[in-house]
Amino acid sequence: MQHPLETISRPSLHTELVERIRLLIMDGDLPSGSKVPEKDLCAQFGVSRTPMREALKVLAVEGLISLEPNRGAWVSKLTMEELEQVFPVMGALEALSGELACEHITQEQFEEIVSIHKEMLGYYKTRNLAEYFRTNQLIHAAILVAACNETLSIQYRALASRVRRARYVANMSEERWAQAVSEHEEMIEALKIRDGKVLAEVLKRHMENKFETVRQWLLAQG
Amino acid sequence: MQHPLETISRPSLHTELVERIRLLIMDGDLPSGSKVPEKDLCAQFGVSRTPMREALKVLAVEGLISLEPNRGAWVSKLTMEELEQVFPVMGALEALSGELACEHITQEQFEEIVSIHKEMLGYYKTRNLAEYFRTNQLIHAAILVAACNETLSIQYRALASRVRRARYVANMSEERWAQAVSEHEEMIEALKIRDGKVLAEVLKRHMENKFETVRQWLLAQG
DNA sequence: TGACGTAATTATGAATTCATAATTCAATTT
DNA sequence: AAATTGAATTATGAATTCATAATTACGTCA
Repeated sequence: MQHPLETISRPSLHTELVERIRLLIMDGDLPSGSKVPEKDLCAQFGVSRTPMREALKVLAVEGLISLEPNRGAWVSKLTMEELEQVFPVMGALEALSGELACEHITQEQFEEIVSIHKEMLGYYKTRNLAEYFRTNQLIHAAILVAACNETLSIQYRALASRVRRARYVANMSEERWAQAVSEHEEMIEALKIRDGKVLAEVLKRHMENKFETVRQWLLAQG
Repeated sequence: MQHPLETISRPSLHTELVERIRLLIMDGDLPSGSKVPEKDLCAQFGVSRTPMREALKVLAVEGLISLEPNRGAWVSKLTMEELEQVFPVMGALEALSGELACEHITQEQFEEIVSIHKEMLGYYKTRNLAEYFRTNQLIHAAILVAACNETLSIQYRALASRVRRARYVANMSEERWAQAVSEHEEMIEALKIRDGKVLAEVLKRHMENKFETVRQWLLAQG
């Protein structure tokens, strides 16, 4: 056999649908609080109602939508109460990811994170918010990978998808941005000496500050 | 209207099925690692495959079963790796529940917990393991309720259901049992003075010790 | 004009049907 | 006797169908 074996991936329809609908919600194409137009989505994706409804059930478990018996599916609202519930849990999970990462991270993984960190600093200097956000996400994702805990990753991602939209739209003040960058410096320092306690504390604080930013934004909205 | 308003609960079939199958798995009627007999379950519960498959999708998101495309559903195995992944996450969530509980708990809730705690001590004295476990669970559940965070509750329960079986079957040594009771005393003390940091620390340690018990049991199994 | 009640329409929950993939098992070959 | 092939069986994924619940539209009456 010439080519290396690739695992044949043939995901079922509903798996694909979960991904696609998640994106629709995160991108705001399905606004929070709106009804999920089951029939339209079926037509749009060219599938029948069976896999669509399976996908909606999955998204409901993740909390991205809520199902009302006999009344259909609704995109979960990003309310203040929602954020106040989700952020502390994300903070706890992120703190744990820091602890575990310090235990399990390899030197290559560390250097990769440092590299992304430096790239991110560049985007901060040029005030390139989009690229800053992207690299920022990459760092947190890399820490999660280094933590080496699939259960943690799954739980975290499910929560993150619920608030990602808010995290992006909420513009940071100049001070807040400087603070966030400074917190990232602290992370790298803690990670360098594999100090799990400190990294956990920084990540938790980082999340709390992010929450405060989003909170202010949400207050300004409604 | 004479009677107080009760929310009319008419859960859909798949919701009911999720509960029932969860119990089957937790009670060991569906052993870990075994195939989930979709057809038999349909016959047993008198439903068609549609709601059954929806229920299986939900359970897969929770991690209680895993779905292999075109090959059906399997009860997730309780391996050492699995436990090593789940327990730290549960520990982090339980710690958070302690912190939040200290912020939000009412005096009535606190007194209720103290009352269950005293009942549990009685079962410890008479070495009534079953009732000890039951009241123990009640205390942790009460703390979770006092934490006042639905997201946290949902996440915690999903994980707890995955390891509950192991937690029950793993018999505690006499020393371990004494230690667990002592940790519970610490919890009450911390809760009394609403010291979130301490309660979080105790709960995390409590979980780590529980993990060690289960770990020893699993090693002894083979 | 507005509130109420009824009919028509639409959407949802669940069963059934159908196509296809996976597994089993017997027959054949080495 | 073991391994391999291929047909038969079984299970799964998805579409369709059907019954019922919810919503909307309409007409009636105050």
